[in-house]
Amino acid sequence: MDRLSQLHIPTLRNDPADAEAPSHRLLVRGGYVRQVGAGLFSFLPLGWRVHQKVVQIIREEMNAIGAQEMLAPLLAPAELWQESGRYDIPEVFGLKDRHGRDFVLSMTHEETMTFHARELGSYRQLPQLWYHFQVKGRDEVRPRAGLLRVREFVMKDSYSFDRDEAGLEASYWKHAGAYRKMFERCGLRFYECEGDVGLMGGEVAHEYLAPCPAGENEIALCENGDYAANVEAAKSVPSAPGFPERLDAPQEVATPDIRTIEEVSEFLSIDPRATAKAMPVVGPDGQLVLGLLRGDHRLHELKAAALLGGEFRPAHPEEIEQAFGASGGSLGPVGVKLRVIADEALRTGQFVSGANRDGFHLLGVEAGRDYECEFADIREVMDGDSCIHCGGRITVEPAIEIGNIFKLGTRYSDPLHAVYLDESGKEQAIVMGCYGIGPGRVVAAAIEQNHDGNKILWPRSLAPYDVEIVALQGAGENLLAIAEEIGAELSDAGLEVLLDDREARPGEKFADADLIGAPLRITVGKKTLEDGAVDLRLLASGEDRRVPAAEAAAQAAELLA
RNA sequence: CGGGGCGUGGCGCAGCCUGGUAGCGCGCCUGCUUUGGGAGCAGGAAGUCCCCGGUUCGAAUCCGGGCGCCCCGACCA
Repeated sequence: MDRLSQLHIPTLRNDPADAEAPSHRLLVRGGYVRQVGAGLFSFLPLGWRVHQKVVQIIREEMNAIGAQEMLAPLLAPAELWQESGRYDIPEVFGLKDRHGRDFVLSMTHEETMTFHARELGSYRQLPQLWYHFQVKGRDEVRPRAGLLRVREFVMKDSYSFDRDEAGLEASYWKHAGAYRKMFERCGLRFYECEGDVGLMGGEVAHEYLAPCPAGENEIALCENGDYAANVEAAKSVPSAPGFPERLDAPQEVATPDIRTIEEVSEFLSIDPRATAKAMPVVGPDGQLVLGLLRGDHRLHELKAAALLGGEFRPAHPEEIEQAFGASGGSLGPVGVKLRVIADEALRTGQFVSGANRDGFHLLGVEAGRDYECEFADIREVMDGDSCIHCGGRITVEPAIEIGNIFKLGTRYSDPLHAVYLDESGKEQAIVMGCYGIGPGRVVAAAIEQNHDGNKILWPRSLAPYDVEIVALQGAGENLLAIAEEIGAELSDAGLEVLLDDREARPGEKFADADLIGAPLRITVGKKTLEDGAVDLRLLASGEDRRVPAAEAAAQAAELLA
């Protein structure tokens, strides 16, 4: 049993000025964390208790799939990262020692773990599954939202070493299973989505996304629960436009001073979904390309970049004028001598597009008949689309990535030469996977998903304490002794108990209890003690149950069971 | 890196435009009263006004430069 009078839990009466996201606000107000610099946080004792609960859940599930816990150093010699080719990633924190030797603060530990995997010489020693909880350093472009995006954080990262793809497949899906269990145990609402391979490099990846308003990813969800994907990779069926009457050939109409899709659709009384917008861009090869999207859709930059073979930029007004003979608001695909990439949504139907003549648009423009193009998926999934599996309605929600799993293949074992000898004595590259989770993000996501403004409604598994006993001092008789007795009983029953034994006013104690968020609160005060009773309250429901003091511990245990 | 905002006791802020005594609320310390949702009275401690330079008799305030932090757009656990 911990006594609040002796702990360092610096709760704040006001919201800190620099915190906006609910998790950030509540973590600072509740005395869980303090910011040291941009993206740099200390976990104070209360916050560390919660963090360690997450860590322990992860540890148990990792051990359950046969993973071995170890610890690799945070610093790594630069050469190792030069060998893997990651040394030049801008997010890598580099530093020198006193002799001028270069090091990096590892942002993940593929290099170091692969270094150790070089000691695996034989197929007899495979597979292996190693993990550690270690600090990662990242020179983030922009830290934000408290714990959601920081420059230094603890990560559980594990690495699998297999002799072939089949082995990797098994290791990979073992992790997927373990991850689902962990996040369920942490009380999170989450989705396993196919993801982008990103910075780590590799083949296949899934990411675990927890919906929350402060999240910085977007997740597309089917209302029937059979589809969830990061918007970066999501596919969907667009909603159907209401087309006007079919025309045998495009028909030019004057649209004076009409430039945007909204203006066009309003001026012509036409469904914006029955319009096409032209987006001239300059690809990595310097060539002008015309991207064509349905009026209500947004260009998906990653998809487009992949198609164009790299970064692209919008064309400048002079380039547009030269190529189209018209300016931005009146462009269309008809008659242009450029590579035209049209989104799949434009494959069938007749659309309104710019006429390549300022102040005019064309009605009834049809792909194939009126212009030539290649079709591709270059649009972003949006609210109101339909699920590709069941046709259900798709919604797009913000979410935070709390974990991911990657099939690395030989991305690291090749350059770092981590090989083994197979049965025939032939040298083979070890096939690897890597798997990460940020406990700090799990903590933040749990709050984002479970709070009511002033209360943190911790899932039982993450709450820093199971029970908080609020002793309302007041008259100062043997009230504290009774509170301690109840606490001792609960402790003996295996519960984690916090006793607020401070000399403070009731309102202050209740407010702090809301922030500390123990699922069960027991109030011991003069008012009820006159009848020999105390109040039990489940924080989430807010209802008090008055019970005789002697039965408090038993009833509490029952309520929490 | 671009755009916007902020920097004054532990926390939240005013003062700055129009230079001259550093202020308010909360918190903290002492005493008395109070005690079921952030109390009352009395007394008290605590601030290089982000930093450097300039203007001035005099700078929190005006000018120049720098730094830090937050928020909005391209990356990730």
